[in-house]
Order: sequence, then structure tokens, then C-alpha cells
Amino acid sequence: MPTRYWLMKSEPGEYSLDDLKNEPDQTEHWDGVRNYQARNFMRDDMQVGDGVLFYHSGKKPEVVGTARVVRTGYPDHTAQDPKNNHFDPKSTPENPIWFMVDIKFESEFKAPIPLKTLRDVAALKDMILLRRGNRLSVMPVTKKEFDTIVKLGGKK
DNA sequence: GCCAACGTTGGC
DNA sequence: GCCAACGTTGGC
Repeated sequence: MPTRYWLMKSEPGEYSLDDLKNEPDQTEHWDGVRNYQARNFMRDDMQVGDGVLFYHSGKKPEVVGTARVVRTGYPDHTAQDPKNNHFDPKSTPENPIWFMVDIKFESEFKAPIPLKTLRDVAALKDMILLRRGNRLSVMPVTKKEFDTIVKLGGKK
């Protein structure tokens, strides 16, 4: 399986790249995704070693750095916790509906790249992220797109 | 805070 | 199986 590339969105107020960086092992499970398309990518397609662009949505939409997939899809246990915001009574241990992967911090961009800037880069014009009305929180990016963005960001 | 776009739900 | 109503996402 070739290395693939992904973009993962998070509200920094919920979970930011800094939060990931400050985990004891700089690794965290990506729980809380409740969208089937995003779920399928995590359950079926993401492989250990895949590259991840970490995107902050909200007031300052921008790509802030990179991470790596370190564990392939497994059931998202938060779906079975009635106290969790993302609780889904239809998901059971025997029949889990929702899945997550583990990602590990890799790099923080010297200069985060605002969404607005991404729109101005010709090599990125086909990105799913830039499509009108896009609401996917986990989506594939091509190697070209990934490399272009990493180059724009510059490693810290 | 607004609103367009989208996914999901539920009545029929 | 259709589609209106609703809730949510997320850029602006």
C-alpha cells in the first residue's frame, strides 16, 4: 500500500495542533467523527505512515502543520459513552458504527497557511477542501498537494 | 452573527 | 423511495 496523504480538520478550541504536540507521546486518537464518508476513509483507507495535514477550522482557517498516521482504523469508543457529546446509541461494542485512527505530531509550520492563500495557489486548485460547500472533516489530498503545502509552510 | 450548503431524519 | 424539515458545519 503506497503512502497516502490526508487533511484533517479540527476546531482549535476543541483540539489544536499544539494539543497534539503536548500529548505525552505526541499521539492521540481522532475520535468524534460522525460522518460516514470521513469514517470510511479512516476505517478503510488510512495506513500507518500516511501523511496528514493538520487544519484549523473556525475564525482563522489555516493549515498549521503535519502529523502521521500511527494506527489504522479501530472502533471509536466515545460513541458508546452516553456522557460524550458524540454519543450514538446505535453504535455498540458488537457492532461499532464509528471508527478512528491514531495520529502523531510531526511538524508545525513556520508560517501557517491561511485558507485564503491556498485558494491562490494554482497547484492546489483541485483540492477537496477548496470545493464550494465542502464539509468533510477527513479528506484525501494528493502527494502534489501535500508537498506543495509543506513547502509553503516551511518546517519550524 | 449570518447564512449557504450539506447530511440526516421521518412522515407519507 | 421521495422530499420537506431540521440541525450542523464552517467561511465570511
